[in-house]
Amino acid sequence: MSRSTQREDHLKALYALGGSRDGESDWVSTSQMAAHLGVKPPSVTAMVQVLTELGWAEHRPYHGARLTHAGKTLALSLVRKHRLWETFLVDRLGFDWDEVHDIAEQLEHVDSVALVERLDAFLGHPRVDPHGDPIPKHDGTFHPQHDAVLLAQLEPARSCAVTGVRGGDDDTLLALKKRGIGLGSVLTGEVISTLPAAWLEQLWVRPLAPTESQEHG
Amino acid sequence: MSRSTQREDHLKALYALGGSRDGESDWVSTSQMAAHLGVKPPSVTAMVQVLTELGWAEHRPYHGARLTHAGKTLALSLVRKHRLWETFLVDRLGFDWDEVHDIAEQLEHVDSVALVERLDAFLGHPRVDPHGDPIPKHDGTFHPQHDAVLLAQLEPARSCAVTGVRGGDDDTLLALKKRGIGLGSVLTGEVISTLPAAWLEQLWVRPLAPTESQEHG
DNA sequence: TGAAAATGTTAGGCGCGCCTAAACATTGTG
DNA sequence: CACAATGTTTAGGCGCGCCTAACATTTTCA
Repeated sequence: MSRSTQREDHLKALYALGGSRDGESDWVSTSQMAAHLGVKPPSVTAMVQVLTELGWAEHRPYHGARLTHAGKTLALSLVRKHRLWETFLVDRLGFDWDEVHDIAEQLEHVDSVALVERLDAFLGHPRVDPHGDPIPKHDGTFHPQHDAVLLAQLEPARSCAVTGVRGGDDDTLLALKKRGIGLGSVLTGEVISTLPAAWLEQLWVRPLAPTESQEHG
Repeated sequence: MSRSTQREDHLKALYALGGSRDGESDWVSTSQMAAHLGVKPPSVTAMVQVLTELGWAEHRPYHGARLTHAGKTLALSLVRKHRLWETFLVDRLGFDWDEVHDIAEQLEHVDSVALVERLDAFLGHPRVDPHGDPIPKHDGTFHPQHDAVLLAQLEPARSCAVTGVRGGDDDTLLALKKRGIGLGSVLTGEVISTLPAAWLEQLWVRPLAPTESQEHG
């Protein structure tokens, strides 16, 4: 990996764990980051100090770290790359959506602005990746999201179409695939009641009008 | 960079500098490799010893290193990846042929067999990359070359790239090497007129379009 | 042929990212 | 308010790939 791959991974962890909302990022503990990245806390502390010196994060010892504005911008550009590559892998190369994360993880560290922009154009400027997660625009903003809600928030017995998977680790994705559930899959009230409860907080869905019954998988 | 990127780069250097012909690879000095890779000779010595332990190269101290059969197979898989990515960048993303080398250099280290094979299929199993260099097949062999001609059959003053040596006895190969001529070397009309006449019937070359001037990867 | 020049390897050190162990701060409880 | 439980940082060390400097071998040519 290029010397800065680790920095990028820590930046992404900081974003993933605390930087989602519109305003400021949340403080994230080094332990959380360590668990997320598969390293030990002291390693994170050291790296967070590097990020701080670069102006990408701030660190309150014993309390946590969070992204600066500059750091968030960088993190978003990484998310953008990751999701564009995932889109390429699924839409163009025909991978299943549970196979692409590790590959995209590697591809996202390729350093070339021109490459990202050309890839984006080649894919037709997609707004969401194959998991339904929104793809940040070049300027770090998102396209407005429509009417998706978490499955848990759906009114009982209402049918819906799957629009995304929050978190989306490969195990969950594989389990979904085994049930025949993918982007656009229609879930009826009956089907929903048979799903693992954990999924209620993970699946983004779009409520369907009663007439919109037949769709694809 | 992933822990093995450096190994791969040294392997590629070994292939690029000495491993071109069908039979055995040539011995390559550590200084040559160092210059090629932009590092100092002692670093190459150390890495060559690692490659030797892995069974990918053999090292005769003070004389040089060369690829084993296994090492050559690996090197060819790297060349394959590199050229497939270059093809993608030029044919699908619309890059110019001189912009893609550095990007492909990064992409080729992405580790996924499935990715390479799907990319190959997506591109329609191309036989040559945008520079006209042949793309090794999955098994490490090349498609038979079509447009190669003997140097003697080349139209006067036309530039060409060397694609092979007929006969290829050691004396001739050594003489070629001393002139800096190897597989892929570009010969201009001027240079050709200085070569021994005997070589005109020995060198297989691929005519180049007038714009193709520089060496490539 | 044999000394000087050129080339290659070994020795020792450095930065980076990671680790474990130990010291330290913060939080919650008696 | 002291102290235990928990979580975080500092200290010190390791492997890897790179460097420079010193040493060894090969090549050149007087």
